[in-house]
Amino acid sequence: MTTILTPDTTRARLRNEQAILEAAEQVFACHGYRGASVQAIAEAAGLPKSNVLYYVGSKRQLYVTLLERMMGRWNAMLDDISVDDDPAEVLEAFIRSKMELTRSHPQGSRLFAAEVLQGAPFLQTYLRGELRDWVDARARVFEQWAEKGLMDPVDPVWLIFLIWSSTQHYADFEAQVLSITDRDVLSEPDYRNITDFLCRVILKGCGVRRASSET
Amino acid sequence: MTTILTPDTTRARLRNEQAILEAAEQVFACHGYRGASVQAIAEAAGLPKSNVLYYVGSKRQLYVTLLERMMGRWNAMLDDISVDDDPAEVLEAFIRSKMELTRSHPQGSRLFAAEVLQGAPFLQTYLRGELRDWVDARARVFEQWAEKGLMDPVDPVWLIFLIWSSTQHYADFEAQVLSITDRDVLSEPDYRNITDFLCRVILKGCGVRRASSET
DNA sequence: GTCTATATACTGATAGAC
DNA sequence: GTCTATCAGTATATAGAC
Repeated sequence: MTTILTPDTTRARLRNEQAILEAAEQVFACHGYRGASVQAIAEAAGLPKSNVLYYVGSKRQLYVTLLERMMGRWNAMLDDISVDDDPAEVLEAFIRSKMELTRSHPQGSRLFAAEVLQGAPFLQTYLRGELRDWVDARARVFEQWAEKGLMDPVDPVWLIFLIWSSTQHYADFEAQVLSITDRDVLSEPDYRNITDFLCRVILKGCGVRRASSET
Repeated sequence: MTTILTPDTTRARLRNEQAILEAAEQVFACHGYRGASVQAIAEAAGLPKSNVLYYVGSKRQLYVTLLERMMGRWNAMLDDISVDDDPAEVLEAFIRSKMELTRSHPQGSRLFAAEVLQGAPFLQTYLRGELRDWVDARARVFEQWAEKGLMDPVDPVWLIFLIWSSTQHYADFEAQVLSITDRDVLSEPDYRNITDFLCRVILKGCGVRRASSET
C-alpha cells in the first residue's frame, strides 16, 4: 500500500500518537496493566479502538513504550556524585529533583507504582541491573561521607528509599492527600512547601548541615 | 432447600471463606480491582469459580469486604494522643505501629495502595471523614508541641504523610526493594533495622529528643 | 453445598471495505 | 490511514443438576 506522507498526515500521526500515549499513561496508571482496556484508552484518546491498535501494535507494546519513556525520565534525573561533593547540596538536589519528577509526571509515577505493585514483571532487569548499580554506587559515597563525619552513619540504602518513598507518595497517594487536606489539586506552592519540609527534616535527620538556608 | 449445619460443614465454610479472602487480597493487591478476575481468585483459593461467587456474592462485594477488613486493621492502630504525652514516645510509637501494620499485612497494604492509586473510589467517604478528622486532631497536638518548644515547627500534616509513605513503601514497593537490595524477602531483622532508621531520622529531623536510646 | 453448563457482555486483535 | 465487522477468548454472574 502506497501512502503519500503529506505534512498533514505526518502531523495527524504525531498528534494521534501523542494522544494515545497520554491517554494510555492515565489508564494504565489508574487500573494497572491487566485492568486497563484498549477500549478505555481509545475513548480517553478520542479514537476508535482499532486505530489505537493500528498505531501501537498491541496493548503490551504500548505498556512497554510507556514504561521505557518513564524510565528515561527517571534516568535523566540520576546524575552521578563523588565523595568530594557537598553532602547537603547533593542530598537536597536529590530530594528536589525526585519531587520535581513526581510533580511534573504524576501519571508516569503512578504507572511505575502500579508496575512495581504487581511485582515489577516488566522491570526486573532494570531494577536488578542499572538501578541497583546506581544505588550501590551512591550508597558507597554516603558511607564515605559518614566516615568523614559529614553526616550520621545511617544506612544509605534505607536513606535512598526514604527519599524515594516520601516524594513518590504525592503522586501515588494523591487521592488520599487531596481528601485529607481538603484540596482539589496540589498547587506549585504546595509542592514547594512539601519539598522544603522534606529537605529540612531528612537533612537534619541525617545530621547533615544544610549548605544555605535561603529557599 | 434445607441444610443441616453439622460442625463439619460449618468448619468447611469458614475454611473456604478464609481461603477466598486471602486469595482475593493477594490478587486484588497485585492487579487492582479491574485487573483482578474471579477466576484467578478461585484458582488461588483452590476452589471452582462458582463457589467463590456463591460464598461472596459478587466481585464487588468481595472487594468491599477486603477494604473494610483492612480499614479495620488500620483503625485499630490509630490510638488517640494528647498534648501532655511525650512527643518522642508518641512519634516513635506511631512509626513503629504503622511499620508493624505494613510488615504483618503487606497484601492488605498493597490492596489499599491499589485502591488509592485508582482514585480511591470506594474509600472517598472514609478518607474525607473519619481519617481526615483523625489527622486534623493529631496535627493540632503536633502544633501545640511545637509551640511548647518540644519539637520544631514543622507542618504536622506533611509529617504524618512522611511517616505513612516511608513505612508503606516497604509493602507497595517490596519488589523494588528486594531487587535493589538483592534479597528474596525482608526478614524481621530487616524490618527492625528499617524501623530504627526511620525513628532515628524522622525524630531527629523534627527536633524531637528521643525518650530512650535502647532499641 | 457443590458442581457443570450456560447466558451475556466485553477482551485484545485482525481482516477487509473505503 | 481510517473505519466497520468480526474473530476467538475471557469476563461476571446465574440456573439447575446432583
